[in-house]
Amino acid sequence: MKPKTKIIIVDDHAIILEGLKSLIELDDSLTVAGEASSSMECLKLLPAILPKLVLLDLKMPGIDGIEATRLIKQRYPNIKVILLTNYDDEEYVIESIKAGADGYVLKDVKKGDLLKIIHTVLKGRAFIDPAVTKKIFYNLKNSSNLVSEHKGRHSLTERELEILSNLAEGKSNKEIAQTIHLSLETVKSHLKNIYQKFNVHNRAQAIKIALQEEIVHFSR
Amino acid sequence: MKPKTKIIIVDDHAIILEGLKSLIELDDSLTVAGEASSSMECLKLLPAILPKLVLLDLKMPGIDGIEATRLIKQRYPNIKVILLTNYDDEEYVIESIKAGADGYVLKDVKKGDLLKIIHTVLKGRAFIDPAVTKKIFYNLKNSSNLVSEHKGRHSLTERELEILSNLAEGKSNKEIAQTIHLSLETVKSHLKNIYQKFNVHNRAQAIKIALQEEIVHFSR
DNA sequence: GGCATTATCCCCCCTCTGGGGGATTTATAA
DNA sequence: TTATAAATCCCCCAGAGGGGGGATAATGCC
Repeated sequence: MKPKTKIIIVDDHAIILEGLKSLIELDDSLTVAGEASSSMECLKLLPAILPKLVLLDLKMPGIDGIEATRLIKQRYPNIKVILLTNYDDEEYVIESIKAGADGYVLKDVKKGDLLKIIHTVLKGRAFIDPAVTKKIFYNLKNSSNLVSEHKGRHSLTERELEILSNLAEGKSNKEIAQTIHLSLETVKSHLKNIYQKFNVHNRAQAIKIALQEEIVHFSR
Repeated sequence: MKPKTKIIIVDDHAIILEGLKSLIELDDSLTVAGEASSSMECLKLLPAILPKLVLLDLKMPGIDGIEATRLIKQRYPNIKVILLTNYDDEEYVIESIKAGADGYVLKDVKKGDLLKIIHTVLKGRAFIDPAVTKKIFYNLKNSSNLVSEHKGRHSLTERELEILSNLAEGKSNKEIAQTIHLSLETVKSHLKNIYQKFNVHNRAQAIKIALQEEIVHFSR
C-alpha cells in the first residue's frame, strides 16, 4: 500500500476546517496530516510534518494566506499551496500567483471538484478557478501593466508610518506637526505621498486602509 | 437507546455542509437527517424528515436564511432554527429574530461551542452570538428607555448611524449626500450632531470612535 | 394642546485640507 | 561619480469641512 499524500489545512473557521478534513479523507490517497487555525500555526507545523500540499484560507487575521504562501514557498519551494477564498477579486488572484500559489479556488467549489483540483496541483499543474479567470483576462487586456504596479505592496517609509499612526489618532495636520516636531508643510508633503501610495484622496480613506491592512492599530 | 435528534443543515457551500455534518455527528445524541444547498431544497425536505432543528446559512442565493426561517416557522413553529452567518451586522440579527430564529451564530464559532449552542436552543432557550450582542444593546438604547439618558452617553439615531457608516467608508460629505439621497447641508447637520455626541471635532476622530466602540465595522 | 425629538434644509464665515508646483540636504545604490 | 530615494520645507489655490446661527415639517409623548 502506498503511503498517503500528506496535506495541511489552514483556516480560522473550525467549521471549514472540519469540512475540508472530511472531504479530503474521502480520498484514499490523501490524508490530513495537520490542521491550523492561523498562518503562524501552520508555519510551525511545516518542518515536523513536511506535507506535499498546504490548503490555505486566503483571508485570516494576522498573516493572511497570500503572505503565508510567500513564506512557505521561500523555505519549501516544493510544497504545493492552494488558496481557498470567497473572493473572486482579481487583485487577490494576481497577488496570490505572485506569491507562488499553485491553486486559487473559490469556496463554493463542489465536493468532488476540490479533490480533482488537489490532484491536478499535486501533479505540478496550476489551477485557477475558472470563475475568476474571466475577470483576470478582462482586466489584463484593459490595463496592460498597470495592475502589477498599482497595488504592488505600498511600502511606507518610517516617517510615513509615524505620520499615519498619528493620522489614525484623529489628529489634524497641525497637531501632527507639533507632536513630531515638524513643519506643517512637511506633514502635508508626507500625507500627499501616503495618499498616492494608497491611491486615495483623503485622510478618512487613508485611515480606513491603514486599519484594515493592519498597518496601524487601535489602542484598545 | 434513545433516538437521535434529527437536524437538517442548509448551506450553498459544500465544504461548510461537510464541516457541519462531521461536527454534528461528533455528538451521539444528534444526527444530520438531511442536507440542502438551498432554502428551497430545505423546505421540500421538511415534511418528510420533520427535524427538531434546522441549521441555516444566512446568505444564500435565492431565498436567504432569514426568509427561509420565516417560512419554516410559519408551517412548523416547533422546529428550532439556528442561523449561521459571517455577518455581525445588527440589521441581520434583528431581522433574524423578527423572523423567528432561535439562534444566531457567527461562522467562526469554535468546534465544541456549536454543539453547546445546538443543545441550548433545543432546550428552548435562544442563543445570540456574544460578538453581536454589543451592537444590539447599543441600538436597543435608542428604542427603549430602560437604559437610556444619563450623562453625555451618545446614542445615535438611525440616520446618524447610516451617515456614520458612510463616513467610515472614507466618503466625502458630497458622496454621502449622493449615496443616501440627501442635501449636502443635511449631511453636514447630521455630522455636526454626531461630533457633538462624540465630543470630537473632525471626521477622523469620529471614525476612530465609531470603529473602536464597534458602532460600525470593517468589511473583513 | 404643548413639548421634545428627529430629519430635513439653508446661510455665513473662516479654517483646514488636498493637490499642484517646487527646493535643499543627506544617505545610499548603481 | 551619478542617480535615486527619503526627509525636510516653501508657495499657491480651490474646495471641502467645521461651527455658529437658524427654519420647517412630522412624530410621538404627557
